[in-house]
Amino acid sequence: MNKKNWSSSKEKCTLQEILGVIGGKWSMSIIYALFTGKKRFSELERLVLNINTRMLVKELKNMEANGIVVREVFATVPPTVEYTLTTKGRKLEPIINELYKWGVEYVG
Amino acid sequence: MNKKNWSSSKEKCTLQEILGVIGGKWSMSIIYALFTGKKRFSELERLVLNINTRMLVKELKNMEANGIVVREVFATVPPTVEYTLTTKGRKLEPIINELYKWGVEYVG
DNA sequence: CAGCATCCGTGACGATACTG
DNA sequence: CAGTATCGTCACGGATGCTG
Repeated sequence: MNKKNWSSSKEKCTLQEILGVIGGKWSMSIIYALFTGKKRFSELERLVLNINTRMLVKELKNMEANGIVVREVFATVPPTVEYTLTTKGRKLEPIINELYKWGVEYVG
Repeated sequence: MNKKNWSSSKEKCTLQEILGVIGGKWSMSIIYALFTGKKRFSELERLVLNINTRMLVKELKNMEANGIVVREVFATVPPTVEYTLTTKGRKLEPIINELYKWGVEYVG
């Protein structure tokens, strides 16, 4: 997942490592969309503007592997899959909201 | 500027746009290093682990263009250049600190 | 509906050598 | 010291089409 073998001996968590988890181009947007509750795959695809299927799948897998979202499959026809934030993921809510506010004020 | 007129300045400020400003691989690490005060180019190169000259220059230019850092040149021999956070940049301090705390608790 | 497979271009990134 | 210049690589990301 990561290009470099950072902390084989280090214990400290670097910003680089953190960004490896939520620093992807679409991660925060997906998390942001999930703040309002669980979402189906197609809903996320619609809510996260300009993302495409491949990227959404990729990011969701990455986030699931990192314990930020939970994936629930329902054996319906047609199939239903729902994504929810974990506690770990929900703790990002104030941070992302603050970042967003910063952006609204300073970026435009 | 308040939240009230954030629709008048520009219609949409997306997370994507915000991340275009501070979402670079090294941006946050550089900002983080600048929290403790102004730094010379070589200091940043040393403080931001694993960054190289080209990337540091690139990110600093981007951040300067976005009003996050200020670049000061001193006509000394050898030349001295110092970088400082603007108000806009310093407002990121609590956000990045929170993100860092989140990472320490959840990423490792 | 959900999401995998495939092709493919762009550009991000790194290493290094060089300059005022 | 503080950058430029140059080159090469590869991962990211976009656009499909296909399947259970």
